[in-house]
Amino acid sequence: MALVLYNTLTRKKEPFEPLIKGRVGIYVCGVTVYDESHLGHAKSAINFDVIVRWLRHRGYDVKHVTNFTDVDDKIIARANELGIPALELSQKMIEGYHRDMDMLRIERASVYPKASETMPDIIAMVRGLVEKGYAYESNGSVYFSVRRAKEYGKLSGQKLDDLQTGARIEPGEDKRDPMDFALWKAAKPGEVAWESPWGKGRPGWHIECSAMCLKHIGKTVDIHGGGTELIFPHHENEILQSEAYNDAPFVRYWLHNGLLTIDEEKMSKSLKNFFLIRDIMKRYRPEVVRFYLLNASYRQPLEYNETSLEEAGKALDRLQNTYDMMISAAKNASGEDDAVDICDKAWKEYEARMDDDFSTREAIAVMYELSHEANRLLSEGRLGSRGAENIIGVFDKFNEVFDVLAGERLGEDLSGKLIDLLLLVREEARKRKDFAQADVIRKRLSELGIEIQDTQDGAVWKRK
RNA sequence: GCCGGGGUGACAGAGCGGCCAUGUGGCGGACUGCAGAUCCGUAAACAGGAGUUCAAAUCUCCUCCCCGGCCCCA
Repeated sequence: MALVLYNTLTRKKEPFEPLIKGRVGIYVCGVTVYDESHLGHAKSAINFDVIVRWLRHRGYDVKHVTNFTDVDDKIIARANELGIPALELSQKMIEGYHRDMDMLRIERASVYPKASETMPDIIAMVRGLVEKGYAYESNGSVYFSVRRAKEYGKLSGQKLDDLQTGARIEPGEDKRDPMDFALWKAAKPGEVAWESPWGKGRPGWHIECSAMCLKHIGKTVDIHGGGTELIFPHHENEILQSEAYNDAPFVRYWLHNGLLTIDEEKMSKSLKNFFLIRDIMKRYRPEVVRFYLLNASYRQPLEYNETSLEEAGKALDRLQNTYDMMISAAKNASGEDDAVDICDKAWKEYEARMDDDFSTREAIAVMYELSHEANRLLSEGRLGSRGAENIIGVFDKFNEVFDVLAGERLGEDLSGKLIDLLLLVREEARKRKDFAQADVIRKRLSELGIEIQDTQDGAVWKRK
């Protein structure tokens, strides 16, 4: 079964074939680092984290590039408020971003280019576009001439003439067409700026991504990702620049993640309806946050409300509980069933769901089913230790991509053996109906972070 | 207005032509010294209207409603 993914460019699912067999170059639009990251940023990062992990699972050699926009109006404005240099602010925010995303177990990208460190490439591209006649200089700024582009709107479906009504030219700008956009912006006094053939200035919004794609991946990238709000105009304009400059198709597959919403409105700074990752993490484990954000199609908006994280936590506990039970059962289960059939079925189904445009929600549903069947085998006393091992194997493979289960094998060291011994003592107490003794052992272990559960096959324990 | 994406049970969310989604919650059982977990069973939905079809949440058309984008900026 081949990997199929939904391409925003064609508005349909297509079999995935990278430009070079076995290798994938993926570029995901990152954040503008003027403030701390909120849960909406986490959704995007986790969606693409799982996509990259799945591509690797499928055997691809993946180069993942995510940028930091560390120079822009908002950063400059915020830095001025705080009275610090713009690049100092953005560097601080980048550190915060990594701190948040590391906590969420998001694998680091292969490279995190910054706009401020990509200047030679950006300037070269702008100059090239001017030389080829796609762009023009005006009062120290450089604009891309949309009327010169071969095709306009192939990603977003927008027609240039329909857009004319809204656009206008700001005083001081010198665009030839209202829809033209800045490749290079002349510096205003006091702003952070770089030398260029057009005088001091800084890059326009869209150009850094085009330059970074070329520098770190090549003329054509296999996958370009970002939030749906970036489709227009940002990604549209990237296409214009890159294809004009490179004379090559820019992107093979465009992937866009749906936004996180609250009361059906997107989570954003400007609406003040956001939750910082840092604050969420004070109340919920990172695994729960990951699990919650993967409980939907990456492409659709996801509605956040007060109870959704609670529910995700309970649902995840269900899988975790089965996993813990299986680890225990692998040591002492006494049945015959090796569970090979249900494991094979589950894993095949799981892979098929993931291959179908990374349907994480359905893949999770497969895991619930496996969990269900495993629990039944166990409760009916039919599961063998071999079977428990097989089920653990599927959970482990699942977890390599989702990374939501606490996976450490417990009980192999001395403290684990001592706990087993205490359970034995407790079991003796229970047999002679000394429940006070039994409950004390359970309570004291609980205080030490060890949770006991009595089952048909005896007690099992796990770290809380 | 234009370009996209949507409207599914109490909530969150799959499915996109015929079969149980799933999870949380509800209800009824089982197990149990108590906890917890688990198991068995059960109720509950496809915005509205027309059409296509033997058969439609699923396809077509119309209506209503919601979200994202359409100056700058992510």
